[in-house]
Amino acid sequence: MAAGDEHPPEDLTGRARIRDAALEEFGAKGVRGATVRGIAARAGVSPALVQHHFGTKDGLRRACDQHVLGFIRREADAARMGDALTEPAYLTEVFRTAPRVQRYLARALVDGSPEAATLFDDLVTLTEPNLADPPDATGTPHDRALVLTAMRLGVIVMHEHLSRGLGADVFGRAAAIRVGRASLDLMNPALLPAELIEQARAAFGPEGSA
Amino acid sequence: MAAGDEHPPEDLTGRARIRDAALEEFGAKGVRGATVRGIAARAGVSPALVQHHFGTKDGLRRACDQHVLGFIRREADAARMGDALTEPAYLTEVFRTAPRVQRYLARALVDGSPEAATLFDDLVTLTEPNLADPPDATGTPHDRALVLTAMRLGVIVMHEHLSRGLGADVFGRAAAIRVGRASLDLMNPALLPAELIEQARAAFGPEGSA
DNA sequence: GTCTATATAATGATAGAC
DNA sequence: GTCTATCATTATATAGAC
Repeated sequence: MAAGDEHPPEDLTGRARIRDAALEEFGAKGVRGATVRGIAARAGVSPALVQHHFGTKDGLRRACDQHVLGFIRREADAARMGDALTEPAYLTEVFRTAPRVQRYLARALVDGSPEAATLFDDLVTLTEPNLADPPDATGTPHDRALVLTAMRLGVIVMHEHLSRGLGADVFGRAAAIRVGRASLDLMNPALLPAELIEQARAAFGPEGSA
Repeated sequence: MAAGDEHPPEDLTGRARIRDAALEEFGAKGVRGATVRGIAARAGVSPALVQHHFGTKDGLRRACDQHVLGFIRREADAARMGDALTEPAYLTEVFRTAPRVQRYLARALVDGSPEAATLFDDLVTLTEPNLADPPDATGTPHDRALVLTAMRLGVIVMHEHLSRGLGADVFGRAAAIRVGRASLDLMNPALLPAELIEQARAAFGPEGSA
């Protein structure tokens, strides 16, 4: 299954439209700030239909959490296999669907959803074995993985301010590359094998390019 | 003026108690999630008194924004005079400040308050001239300052997850030092003069200490 | 400055028809 | 599955006494 496949065929129903609308409203206004009425309006349905499908507002939030968690897990798997990059529609699909998921994730990480906490902890666990110890380290490997995860997710959580400073949406392709380059410049090269750094450098294109 | 001086003498009135309670409620639940009733209860006053002093809930939020902005500006000035407003060392300085203000700031940065946006932009401007260009840079100095600011503030915004991973409150002294060390390990040493790095290393105490 | 009591609006949730 | 209409609760905000 491709990474950008946010919409399994059986999921194109009204229920999915409501969930996508909830993703956007929760992401934009937070769980408490978003209203069932606002979500229903965005999905083009009645408020009662939202309750019919998800029971309560909290049930809808849980469904969003599950969906985002699953999406990001599929994403991570695809990135590992690497074969998804060969699919021509992959990039456009990812860029079309990913912002909604990332904006929701950014809010969920601050709003205190349990699924977001799980995701954070999983990312830390995934990060630690991939970090080399810098020669003159002052902290522990685990603390490094922890702080690095917070920093990387911080870039997503602060997307609004980052986009304002960049003059472009950080979830767009051009701005994402600029953020990638800046991150590469900021990170201690001793943390990664030189070949991986060269690989990243290549992925961001030649210096000075758009 | 000392960094922890959150309460100027003339400010110990009932109005200030309400504002501090609002700082905590807004910080814990977000602007929409917090209620005037909850804030009043925390301050030990009636909900009507909150309205009497601040007019509306949004007026109370603006007062909180102003207070936090002023507090952090005083903080930054004190840090500059004490020559501590240099890169990784500034991180510790930030962690020493009042947790109440930082928790509020963490929320405000995501909730979209205009004052928080101003603060973010100011920090970027303050950061850029203090960063050296790494020898093989792939991005621009401004983008580096932007992303570094997002990462540093990301550590504050994600305090909940960081504290869970550290097993200690990230706003406490011990955890703050661990975060400082990890940040020092993660950052590209080419960004700072070697003497500043040594200075930061000294500030975090000998390796392996608590 | 501070309270009690209340008006008004918004919100989450339900009932029942189609 | 989807709607309209409505209920019950909670929230902000106001009025007026002390």
